[in-house]
Amino acid sequence: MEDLQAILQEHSLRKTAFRMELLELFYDSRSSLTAEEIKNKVGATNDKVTIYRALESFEKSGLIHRVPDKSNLTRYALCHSDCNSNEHVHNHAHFICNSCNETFCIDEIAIPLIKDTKGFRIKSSKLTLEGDCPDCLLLKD
Amino acid sequence: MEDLQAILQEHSLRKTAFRMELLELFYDSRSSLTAEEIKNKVGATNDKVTIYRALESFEKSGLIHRVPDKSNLTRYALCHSDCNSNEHVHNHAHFICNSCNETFCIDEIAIPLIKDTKGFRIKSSKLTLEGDCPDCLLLKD
DNA sequence: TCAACTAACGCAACAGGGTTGCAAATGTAT
DNA sequence: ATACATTTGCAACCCTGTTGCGTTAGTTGA
Repeated sequence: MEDLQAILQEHSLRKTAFRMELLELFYDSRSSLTAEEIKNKVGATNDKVTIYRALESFEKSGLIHRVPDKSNLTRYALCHSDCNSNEHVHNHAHFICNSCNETFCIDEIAIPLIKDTKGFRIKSSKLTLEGDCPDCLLLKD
Repeated sequence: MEDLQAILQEHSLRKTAFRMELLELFYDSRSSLTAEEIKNKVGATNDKVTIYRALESFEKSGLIHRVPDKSNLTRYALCHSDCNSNEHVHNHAHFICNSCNETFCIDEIAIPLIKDTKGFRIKSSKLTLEGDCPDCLLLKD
């Protein structure tokens, strides 16, 4: 169990009931969340604007990061590394499941270093994998 | 100069004036195109629905493929490999320029093979690079 | 503990990319 | 030339996400 209050405070965010619940959702989720998934899980008591703005704050403060999504939704997952309001540092791959359409952070897979080529100056790289996630593989048997 | 008519015919697409123009646009473009960019270049004579449907047909027939876009637009580029209506085969990286926001196919960079891990079965991989493209680098000096 | 300040919330209205249904126009095969 | 299938264009719509603004509720400091 995480100390949600302390985490919010460390990131200069106010400890409102909704933001506590939102942060807990992220800690409970093994993959990542979209605004709509959040809206369903918090029980429609909160306006979607509130959700979008909370996600924006969380991202800016280094609590969560954007992950790729199969259908171009904005999708977020917890940051595990030491991200803060100055910079996000992520070097892991993301995995999109073709069955459940969820996106997972794969910390074990580092993004390979790619050298500049043909006049392109590379500043950052993203590696996105697709296939079947463990849970969906089990269901297929 | 490509034989646009022959290409359309090979892919079982009708040789309409608009589709000829659209295909030519792709051959003339060094990067990739969004529906809006296409609409501007064809001179607003064609409805956006026509553009979206043509792009869908082109993609299904293996003429063009989706490439990542900085702001989640749907963006397409020509297929250089032998894609057809059965399958698309792409193994190149994509480069997004942080200045002009265009996306380029980088055929010289192959996507590294990533092994399955932690129960995830990987079927395909995407490698997306960001930075400055050659043209924008020149402008910065 | 209370006042004052500022962040967060909720409503309404809007923006933009993309889609659907349907009738009219245009290619294509015979 | 005819008949059929694909493509086009219009209108209306859907969905994700955003903006403005007045209200509510944490937080800070005396």
